[in-house]
Amino acid sequence: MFSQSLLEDHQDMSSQLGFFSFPPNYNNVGMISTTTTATLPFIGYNQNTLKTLTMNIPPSFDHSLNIQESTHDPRRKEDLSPIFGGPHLHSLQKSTPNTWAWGEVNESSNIIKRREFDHDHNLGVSSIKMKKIKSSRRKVREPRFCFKTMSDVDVLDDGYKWRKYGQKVVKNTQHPRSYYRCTQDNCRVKKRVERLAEDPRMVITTYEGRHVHSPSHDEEDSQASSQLNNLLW
DNA sequence: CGGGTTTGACCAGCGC
DNA sequence: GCGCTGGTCAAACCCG
Repeated sequence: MFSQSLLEDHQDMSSQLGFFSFPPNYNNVGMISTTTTATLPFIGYNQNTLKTLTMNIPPSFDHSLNIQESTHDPRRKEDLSPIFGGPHLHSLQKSTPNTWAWGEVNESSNIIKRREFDHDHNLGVSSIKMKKIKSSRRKVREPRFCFKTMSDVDVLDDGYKWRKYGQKVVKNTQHPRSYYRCTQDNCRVKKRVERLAEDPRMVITTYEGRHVHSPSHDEEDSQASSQLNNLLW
């Protein structure tokens, strides 16, 4: 679903990024629960590479997922508007009114690369700028996974235990962004939670990093979940 | 008292 | 160089 030029331009990149969306009948709270599991197809950068991301999803989830074309880099602050309020969101919402997500798998943890998307909406990221990766507090950028969920509660139960370490009001938004860290020792996974400015009913959750442990509760599901979560995180 | 949250300060990157 | 911004820190605070 990536544009051909994107694939050709970035054959050398080991990292991968794609969208996968959730059907209209799947909506909301506890999206990543431990009730059952489903496997989400994931389009990789290399044309012949088909990644599989695995998440735990409620039974009501319709597994017939639509892969959406990726057209932006959510890590760029400049792209936030296109993601959350621009024409792409509109198109996504038409087909998937409740939830969408983007995922990333970075198989080379020591290589920090960003990507340039090829599309018609002037949302591309300069490949030169992509090389200007900051090496401030976080030397290695961890894999990220982001999704949007319609929910009244900000923090969805994903089976892990989180400690809030910060909150920030982001520019041009009415709702603060919250920062969480996994409470498990030696686990450096973080997540950000914020509400969509254009639609406060929507919660944007961004996970960063890979858990080095199983979810902290739901023992009966932990065996299956841990195996699957290992694939994702 | 221990663990989690709040919140102002601080820091580094980026754009101008 | 400076100001803006996002991300993080850490002391104070809260709560069971």
